[in-house]
Amino acid sequence: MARKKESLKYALPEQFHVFGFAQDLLAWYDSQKRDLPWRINKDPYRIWVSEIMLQQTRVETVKPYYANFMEKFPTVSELAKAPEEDVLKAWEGLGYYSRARNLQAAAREVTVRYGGVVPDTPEEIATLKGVGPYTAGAILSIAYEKAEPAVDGNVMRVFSRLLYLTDDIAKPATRIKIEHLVRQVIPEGRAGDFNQALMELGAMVCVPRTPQCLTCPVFDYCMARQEGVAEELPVKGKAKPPRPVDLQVGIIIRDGKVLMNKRPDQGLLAGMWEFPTVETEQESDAAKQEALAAGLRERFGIDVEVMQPLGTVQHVFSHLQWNMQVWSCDWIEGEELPAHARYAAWEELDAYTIPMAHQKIRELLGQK
DNA sequence: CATGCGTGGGG
DNA sequence: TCCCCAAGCAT
Repeated sequence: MARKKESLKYALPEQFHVFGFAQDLLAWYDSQKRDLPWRINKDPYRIWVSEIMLQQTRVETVKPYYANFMEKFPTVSELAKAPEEDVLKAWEGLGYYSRARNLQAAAREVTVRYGGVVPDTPEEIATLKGVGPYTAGAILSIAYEKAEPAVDGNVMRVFSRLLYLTDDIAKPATRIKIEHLVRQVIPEGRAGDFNQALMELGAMVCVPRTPQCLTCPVFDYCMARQEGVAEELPVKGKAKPPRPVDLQVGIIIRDGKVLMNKRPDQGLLAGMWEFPTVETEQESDAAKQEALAAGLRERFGIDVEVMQPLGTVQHVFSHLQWNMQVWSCDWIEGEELPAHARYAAWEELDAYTIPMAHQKIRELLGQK
């Protein structure tokens, strides 16, 4: 295979044996690949949904969600015409909920603009919401056999070790560089399997902590292994610790129903239902109670008396640490609720899309 | 380019 | 327990 010309900045090492590497990796993949539900065929929609779900999410976590999602929304058309809340409900517990909204928005776009057919060019597919460089390359290569790189965290780790790259993989520029390198190695006619083989290797052999170099199918090509530094790679900058936030949560029962609030459709946990919550800065319990009552009055137009504490719940996001204190509140007055709030029966709560932070509150209340 | 955006599993 | 991590994207 003729090695494509790339700028010097992205050149492969002279001694790197491109053809042998691809051949050995593919042979291993052909015999060792896992049977995964999104590998049963090359339906672009099936591939697409799987790639969105797999963003920052483990295979074992995705499996049950994928089965349920494909049953409920088996085609682009079915997804496009579904109520958004049904899609969000199917995503409940998976995290990164903008993925679900973007996926449906993109399905509607595919329906109206592309006649229901997932586009097969880099330019077109990149315009779809939620489809970035990785996902575009994954769909184009796996579903359409286009020779595009699909560089995720696995591939960055594998290439960092393979070529002894010390670039920080947390930086966007590193992904660009590795895309250029991968592009020079994709074999003719097997782009999809090759990209998946790189990821499979990263998931099964070239794992983060303790790479299994002794059983690696491309042991002979790996520069980090030759230098004995596989475990030191890749280089990755540390993330900032989550910022602590104090929240007061009000449990307000009226006529046997509990007050629930729908979060704004942008930002954290967009569009999801929660128990009414007020962020506080105060130190004392008395001040927190007062702040909760004031917040409920302002945001829901109700007056309550904050009664006793029911317990505390902590939930940690990638960037936030929620420290929630839960209070039972007695309704006093206030009839008209804003559009984003309503009273719901306990038995109805399963029909609402509720994030894990507030599912933990349900558990706390259930114990009482 | 840095930050916001979830959740659960494993060493 | 703690910390890292997992088939990233939007802004």
